[in-house]
Amino acid sequence: MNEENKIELLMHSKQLVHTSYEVTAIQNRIFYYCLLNAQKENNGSLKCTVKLEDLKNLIPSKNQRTLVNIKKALEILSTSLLEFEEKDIRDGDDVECKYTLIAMHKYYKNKEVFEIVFLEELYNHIINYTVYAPLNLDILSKFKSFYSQRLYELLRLWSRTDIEITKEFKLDQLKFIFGVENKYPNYKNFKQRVLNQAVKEINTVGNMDVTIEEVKKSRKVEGIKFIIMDYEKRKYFNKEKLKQNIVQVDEVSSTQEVEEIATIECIANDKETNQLTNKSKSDFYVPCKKLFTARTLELFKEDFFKYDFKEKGNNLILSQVIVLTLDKDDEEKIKVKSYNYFKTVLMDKLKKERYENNQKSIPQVKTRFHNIHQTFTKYTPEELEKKLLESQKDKFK
DNA sequence: TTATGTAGAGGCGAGTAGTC
DNA sequence: GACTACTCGCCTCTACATAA
Repeated sequence: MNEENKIELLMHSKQLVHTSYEVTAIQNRIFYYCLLNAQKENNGSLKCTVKLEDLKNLIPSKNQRTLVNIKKALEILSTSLLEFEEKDIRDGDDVECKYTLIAMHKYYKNKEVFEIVFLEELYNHIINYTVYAPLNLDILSKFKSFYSQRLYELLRLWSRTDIEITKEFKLDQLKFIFGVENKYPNYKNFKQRVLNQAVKEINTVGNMDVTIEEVKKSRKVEGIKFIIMDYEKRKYFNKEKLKQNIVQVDEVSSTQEVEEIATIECIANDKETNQLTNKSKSDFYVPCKKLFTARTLELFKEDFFKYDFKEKGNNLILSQVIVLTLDKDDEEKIKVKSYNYFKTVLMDKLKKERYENNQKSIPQVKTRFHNIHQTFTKYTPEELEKKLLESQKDKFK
C-alpha cells in the first residue's frame, strides 16, 4: 500500500456540513469515524461496524481509552441532536428538523466491535451526496477543539488546493453551524471563544492558511469573509486509475473527477442524438419544473426539446444534473447565471449515456465507494424526483 | 488514585469609536 | 452627550492531561 491508500478520507456531504450540533471534539472524532465506516461499507442497511480498538485510538489520553468511556461517548451521540433548517418547497414554510447523530449502538463482547445504526435521514446524507467536503481524518483528529473541526469541514467544502479562495458567511449561519446560537449571542464572545480559536488551530495543524475579515454594516459585524489557502489535496487518486475503472479500496472518487473523465471519454454523436426524439416543443415534458425560473424553463425547452425526459435514463440524468447545478451555486432554483453550466453538463451526460448504451458489452468494475452514477441509478425517476425536491429543502434561508 | 499543571470556557468591567 | 457595539484584559471555574 502506498501513502495515498492509507488515507482515511470522509466525504462529508454539504448537507451534513450545514447542520448544527454540539458535542466535544473527541465525541465528534468518533462520530466522523462512524460516518467513514458507514460510507465505506455502503450496504444500504443504515448501519456499520467499528472496532473497539479503532475507537480507542481516537482518544489521545491513554487513561481515557476505556470501553466505559467509549460507551459513554456513543450514548451522548445517541442523544445529541443534529439540526437541519429546511424550507418546505410546497409553501415555503420554515421547517426545523432534529435527528440524533446515531440512532443506536450495540456492543459485541467477544468480537470487541460496535454496531452503529443511523437514522435513515442521516444515512442518506452519508451515502447520497453530490457536493461534499473531502475530510482527511488524520488532520481532523489533530484538532483539540470541536469548533476547529466544524470550521475545517466548512472551509474544505469551498477550498481548492493551492488556490486562494474567498468565501463569505453570514454570522447567523456560522453560529448555527457551530451550534452556538444561544451560547454566544454577542459577537464579542463568539469571536473570542469560537472564531479566533478555530482559525488559530486550523492555521497551526490544518494544512491550511485562513485569514478572516469582518463584513460590517456600519459598526455591526454581519458576516465573516474567509480567505482560504488550502495546501491539502482534494483528490487522492490519479486519472489514469479512473480511466481503467479501477478504484482502490482506500481511495475515493469525486463527482467532479468522474464527470471530467466522462466528458473526456464521451464520444459525441450529434446526428444520433438528434434522432432521439421527434417531440415538438408544445408537448415537451419537463420534470421538476419547480426548480427552474420562468426564463431558464424557456431556455431549457429550446435547448432540449428533442429529448424525451419521460424516458427513464434521460430523466435520471436530468435529475442528477439539476442537483449538481443547484448545489454548485447554492441556489434553490436554476437561474440564468447557472444555466450555461447546467446546459453543458446535461448535454455531455446525455451524449455519454448514448455512448455507454452502445458499450454495454464492456464489463464494469464495481467501485468500493459511492459515486454519482450509483446514486442515480438506484431510484426510479419518480423516487428520484421526490428525493431531488426534498434535497432542495436543505438550503439555507 | 491523587496532585498538579494547563488550556478552554465564561463572566465582568473599563475603555474606545461610531452613530444618532 | 447618550447610546450602541466592539476590544481588551483580568479573573474564576472546570475539564483534561500528565506524573508520581
